[in-house]
Amino acid sequence: MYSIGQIAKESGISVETIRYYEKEGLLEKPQRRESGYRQYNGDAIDRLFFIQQAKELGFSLKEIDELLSIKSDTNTVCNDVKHLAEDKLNDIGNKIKILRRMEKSLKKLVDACPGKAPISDCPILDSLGKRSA
Amino acid sequence: MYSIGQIAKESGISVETIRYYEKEGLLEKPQRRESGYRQYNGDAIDRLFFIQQAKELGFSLKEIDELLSIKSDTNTVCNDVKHLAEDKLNDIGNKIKILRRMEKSLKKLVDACPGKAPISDCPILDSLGKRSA
DNA sequence: CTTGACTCTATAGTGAACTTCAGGGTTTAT
DNA sequence: ATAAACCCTGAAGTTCACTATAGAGTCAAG
Repeated sequence: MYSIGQIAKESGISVETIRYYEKEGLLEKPQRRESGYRQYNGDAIDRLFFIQQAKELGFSLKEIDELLSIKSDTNTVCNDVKHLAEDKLNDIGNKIKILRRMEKSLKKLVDACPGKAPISDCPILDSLGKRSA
Repeated sequence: MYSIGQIAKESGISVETIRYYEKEGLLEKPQRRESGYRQYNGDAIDRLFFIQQAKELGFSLKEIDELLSIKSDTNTVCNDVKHLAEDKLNDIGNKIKILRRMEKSLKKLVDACPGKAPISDCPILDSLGKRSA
């Protein structure tokens, strides 16, 4: 069992933010001691890591909540979950596609760069932001 | 040549947001007519598309500015640009990795789901948010 | 030549996601 | 048993990225 300070340290997310996530429903309400202190198990840390990563990928807290609820909602019928999961899978597939294009352009750029001389046109936009892409 | 309203329509980004991006330095200041009206060429639209996509991937406007400046900063020595690009390449690689793991978990879930019965444990967190992952 | 759509600047307001603060109780090490 | 470190709630404040508003000038069609 961990205190809020301990999972904060483990996960790299501040105590205040953890309480905020709880208030927003992303983290389920933990057990309390008689003193009122929160008590967590290891799952909370996993969840915090997940939230952190998903945020970095541009998911909003609301979307992350949806992603997480795919796991934990026992009352949902499988079909609903399946649709939701398929939607999210779509989102994710899109993000990967865009990142791949970015990666490709950047790689081309890095490879082409001699590394010493000044350059005037490192075309990261090429084959990337264009409407055709 | 396009008016601000036209590139707004083309790109799907509002006129106000475009002016905001200009103020923040993400979009270079366009030419003006005698009237003071902004005038853009097609490049601005590409840039707006790029910004839009990068935002969806969780890059902040500041990071997007850095990404874009990889192209357009003529005063930077190639080596600097190369390092910056390599850093960003790293970021992008990481994002792709995480998304792949998410995708895998979700796919497993969708495939396993019969589609009719209630389920109690759709483990999106598995092989994903765990510290081990 | 006027009316409606468009544009300008400057400033204020909004929502999401925190962060800080005030004022107080709890744990733990000495 | 007392100080340092930790935790509590509730509310206010901050930052980022817009979005809306006010008041005024410009352009295009009929």
